[in-house]
Amino acid sequence: MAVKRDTKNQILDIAEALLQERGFHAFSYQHIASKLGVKNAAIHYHYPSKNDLAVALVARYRRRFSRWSENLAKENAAPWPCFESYIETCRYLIESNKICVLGMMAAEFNTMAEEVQREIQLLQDEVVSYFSDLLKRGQEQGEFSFLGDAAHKALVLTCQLQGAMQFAQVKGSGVYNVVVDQLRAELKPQA
Amino acid sequence: MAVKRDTKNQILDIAEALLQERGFHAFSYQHIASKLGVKNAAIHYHYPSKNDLAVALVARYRRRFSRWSENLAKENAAPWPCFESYIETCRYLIESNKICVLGMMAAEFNTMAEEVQREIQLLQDEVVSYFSDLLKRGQEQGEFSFLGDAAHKALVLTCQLQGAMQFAQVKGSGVYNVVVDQLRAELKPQA
DNA sequence: GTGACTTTACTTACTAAATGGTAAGTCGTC
DNA sequence: GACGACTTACCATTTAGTAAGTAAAGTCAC
Repeated sequence: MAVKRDTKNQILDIAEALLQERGFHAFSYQHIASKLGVKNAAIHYHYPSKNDLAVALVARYRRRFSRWSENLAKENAAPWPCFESYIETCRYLIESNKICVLGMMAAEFNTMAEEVQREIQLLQDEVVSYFSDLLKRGQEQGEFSFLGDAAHKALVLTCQLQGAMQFAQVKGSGVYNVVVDQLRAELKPQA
Repeated sequence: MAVKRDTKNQILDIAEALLQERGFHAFSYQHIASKLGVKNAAIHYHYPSKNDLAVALVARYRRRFSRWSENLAKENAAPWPCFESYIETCRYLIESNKICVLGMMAAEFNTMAEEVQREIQLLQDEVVSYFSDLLKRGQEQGEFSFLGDAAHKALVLTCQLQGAMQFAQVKGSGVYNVVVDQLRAELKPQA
């Protein structure tokens, strides 16, 4: 029974990995099909056009991020562990030669259909507002210290991490460690 | 006489614009050819393979950045104007629906040939070390204030700006203004 | 300077492979 | 026997890339 609906998700798994490693225009239905051990047309059966694939991919990524951040909220996790949790998730991506879906889609934004663009915008909003909430909470609890508005700082933070993941592809994961160390130092109170 | 050697450069101009707007795998020789009003094979005459094009493109971009930063150094420009000059250059890119060559190539890094990857690495080194020098100089003159090593802060700054350009594509140039304002505030002494 | 050549900057006319996509058929399960 | 999940067998288009030809400009012996 798990085998049935799974193909549709497995396609997204493979497509997501390919997107994060290579970018949307650098993989094809053939790549997915051969990795899944299935024929080209099977992919089209589940996602008629590559556009449909893109929409589903970003939408699922967005839902996953939603659930992830909601779980952290329910656990009432402290600000620093929340921060470190995100950092670790990104580190895992880097070590698999991947970057964030958001970062890749932002770079390729102009080439995506409107429907996909809207999904990307929603994803960006969610990631930034996750950090916005986290920063606000951390500031109130005296755990974080930063200049200006939490929403603005959240945007900067998101840009920074996206950039760090991309630069880590270019020069290795050491880049990521440097950036994250600097981030931590700057967020710590009494600096 | 300017017409002669110019085609080779015009190809790079068009390819660079397409790269910055769409990414390396989302434009073809046909796109360049039709924009230049020339046939497909003419592009192959100057750049036999797309790989050659990529190498030449990044190398030229790198040379241009070198000259740009050397000129600023010769003028002995003050730290803040140097900083603002870079900010303005990026703003111009955003307004033409483009992102930095470095940011795009970083996102697509895994799909590029080794030769191109080396050029991208060199470009990244140059950009980061430009900021590293600038930050150091600014700090010594009491114009900038930041935590930790200038080289580390430079890396962070570069990530931030690359990310900001990409996010500006997604949600408009307002994003860029917010990020840049925050960056300015954080760099100002006596915060 | 003229004729003979080479070189440069292309065009025309291809090719093989890959791309996204479709229509019709198969096959096991409810 | 209807439906879901495919496969087989296509298709038009686009892709990077090549080979051969051409027109104009440059080079150079004489």
